[in-house]
Amino acid sequence: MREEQANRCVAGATDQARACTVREALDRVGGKWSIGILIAASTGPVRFTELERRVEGISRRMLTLTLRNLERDGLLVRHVHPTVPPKVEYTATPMARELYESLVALTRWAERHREAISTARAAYDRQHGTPAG
Amino acid sequence: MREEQANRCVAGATDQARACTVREALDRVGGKWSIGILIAASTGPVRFTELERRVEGISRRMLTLTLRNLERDGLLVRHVHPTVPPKVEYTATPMARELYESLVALTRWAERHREAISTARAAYDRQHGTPAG
DNA sequence: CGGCATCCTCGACGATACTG
DNA sequence: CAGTATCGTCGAGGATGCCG
Repeated sequence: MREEQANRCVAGATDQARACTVREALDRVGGKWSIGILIAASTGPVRFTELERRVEGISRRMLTLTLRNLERDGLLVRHVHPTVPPKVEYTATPMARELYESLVALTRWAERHREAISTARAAYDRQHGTPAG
Repeated sequence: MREEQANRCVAGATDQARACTVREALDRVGGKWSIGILIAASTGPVRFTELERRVEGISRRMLTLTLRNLERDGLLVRHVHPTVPPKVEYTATPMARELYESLVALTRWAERHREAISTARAAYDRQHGTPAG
C-alpha cells in the first residue's frame, strides 16, 4: 500500500504520460489483497469477519490496512452499526464496480494468453539458465 | 518483479478465483516500469539506450531487469545486431499490443475518476488524522 | 553500447498479542 | 466483533562500479 503518491501525471499524449495514467489506475488495485476485497464487496455489504473468511489467506492486519486504503480512495464505504457487539459493513461504490468492469478486459487477456505466456517462459528458461540449475 | 509465481488460479466463478485471474494479469504489468517500457516498444523497435532516455527516471539496472522479465513472458522480443558497438532492439509482440488495448479501459477509468478519488482522499484525510498532523 | 555484480534502503506484508 | 500495536521478514527497486 503506497503511503502517499507524488504521482501527478502530466496530461498529454506522450508515451510516458499515458504510462503514468495507467499506473495511476493500477496503483489503486496493485496491493496483494485489494482485488479480492473489492470483488467480495461489490455484490453487497460485507462484514469484517466475513471478509476475513472469504478473502483466503489474508491477515487481520492486512485486511484492516487494505480496507482503510480502499475507503480513502472512495472505492469502499464503511458503515458502522452502533450495536453491541459492533457490526461494520463495507460496500463497494459504483466507482469501484466500474473499475472491476475495466479489469475484466485485462482478465480476458490473461485467459487468452495464459498458455502462450507459460510456453514463452518455459522456452526462455530452457535457453537461458533455468532458475534451479 | 515477482521471482516466480506459484500462482495457479483454480478455474471457476467464485469471487476469489476471479480475483486470482485478475492478479495474474496485473502481475505482468505490476512492476514500476513495465507499462512505460511496453508502451515505448509498442510502436516499433527501440534500442536499449533509447529506452533509458524515454522511460523517465528508470535506472540501468531496472531497465535490464524489466526487459528480461517482459522478454521471458513473451511480451518483448530482443534482437541483437552483431555489430560493434553492439546494437540491441526490443519490440513488443502482438500479445503485448493486445495487452495495451486492454489497458485503455483502465486508463479511461482513471481519467474519469481522478477528480473523485482526489476529493475522497482529501475528505478522508480531513476527517481522520491527516498524514502530516 | 548494453549490459551484469554488489550493496543498500525502505515499504509491503506476515505473526502475534492486546483491546473497547 | 472489529479492530490497534509492535516486531520481524523479504524482496522491489535505487546507487554505483566494472566489463566485453
